Amino acid sequence: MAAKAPLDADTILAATEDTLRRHGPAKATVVDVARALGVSHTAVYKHFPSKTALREAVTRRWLSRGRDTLAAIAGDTELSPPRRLRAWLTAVLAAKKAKVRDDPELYAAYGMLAAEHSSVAADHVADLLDQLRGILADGIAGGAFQAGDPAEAARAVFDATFRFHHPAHAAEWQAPGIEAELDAVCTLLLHGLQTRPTTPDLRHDHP
Amino acid sequence: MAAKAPLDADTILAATEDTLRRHGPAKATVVDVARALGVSHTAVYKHFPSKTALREAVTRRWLSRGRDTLAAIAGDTELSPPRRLRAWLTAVLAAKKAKVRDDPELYAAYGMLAAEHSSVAADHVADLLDQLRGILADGIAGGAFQAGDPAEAARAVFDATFRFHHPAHAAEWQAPGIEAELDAVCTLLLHGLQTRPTTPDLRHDHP
DNA sequence: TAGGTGACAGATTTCAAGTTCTGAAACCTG
DNA sequence: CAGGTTTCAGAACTTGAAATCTGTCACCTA
Repeated sequence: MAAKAPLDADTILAATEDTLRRHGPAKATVVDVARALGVSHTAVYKHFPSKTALREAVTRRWLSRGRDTLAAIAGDTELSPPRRLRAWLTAVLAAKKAKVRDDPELYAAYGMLAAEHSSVAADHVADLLDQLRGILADGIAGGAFQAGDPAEAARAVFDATFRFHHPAHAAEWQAPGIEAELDAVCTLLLHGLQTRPTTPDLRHDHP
Repeated sequence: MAAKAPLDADTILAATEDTLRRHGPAKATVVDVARALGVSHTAVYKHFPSKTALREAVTRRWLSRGRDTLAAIAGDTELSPPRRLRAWLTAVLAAKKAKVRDDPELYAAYGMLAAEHSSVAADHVADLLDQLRGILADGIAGGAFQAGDPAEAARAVFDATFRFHHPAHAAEWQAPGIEAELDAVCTLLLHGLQTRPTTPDLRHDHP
């Protein structure tokens, strides 16, 4: 006969991911997960304190896959910071787009966590902001970008590209013109970050 | 006794707006509206072909109020185009913020129409884009901005400020730091639009 | 004692019924 | 005949009872 299953956290996560994919985040229950594993639902509560914790763990793991691709671009010093910034923003859109297309249920789960201000979303955003900050810091250090605080500039770039990474706009990412629109915004932002003498009219003080 | 009510479209719109405010877009029915007017619900169908048309008309009217304030800023040639652009974007946020705060139910109605791609939302966006295009065209004509097509540039600026005008982000507008964030994005965009010689690294072609 | 069980209380979801709503029709009335 | 009415069919919503789910507890057992 088959050896007894040890039932570790990873096995549970895999089964939960599967269940989530099959039933969607709204209908997937921990009883479903337990059934898939052939155990009673209390068994999974030995490993995860709550259904929410379980969903967060699955989503976190799912988000972390493919993070390397982005981090590689952010850290690729072969590319000049401006090129790197554009490549990174394009890659973020491509990655999100692929996730929505290939895994709509899991993306929906992420969207729900984001909407309810889960730490999963906050951490994911913090991670992205940090990669962005790295690129900008490189550009500032190398003289390509002019900006005071790299973290503040990262925030501004992140804000200006909301349409291309915020889950609320996921449906629009499948539209054909979306890459061109991101490209136009990128160009504008790169011009804005570029080093050059300031002109008085751009300052915020009113006459 | 009171004179008989003529029941024109405007009276119905006012009653609908009231009903919408009282019950919210999800629960307001045309029977409610008719009750408020003291007529049978079929009477309102003499003036509006469907409940959707009624909701759209109310929302359109509600959106049009305060449009003048924005148009005035967009057309204010006293202000240089860069200042005007910042003032306009700030005013859009302020106007939307006020609408959400003072009229959450009507804003929810607008949000629903936007989500289901009603022409009300499309027209509203087109109107804003046109005002934006006007400011940018002025700036390009006057030599302050460098951009090919003003309409394309308007689209890029609109996209880059999604966080500050798209209904999906309405909840975040009440957060305290939001004006500062818009300001940072404005500064970046104004720098990006500003006239200056191009540098090769900003172009899109890959090595 | 780490990892499992079944029984349970209270919250949530489902489902079928009854109700209300939308929109059309045929019909008044000044 | 513009502007109103009642009546009606089918869709959409509400409601309340039954089923299911979450999370706890006391209890096995290797």
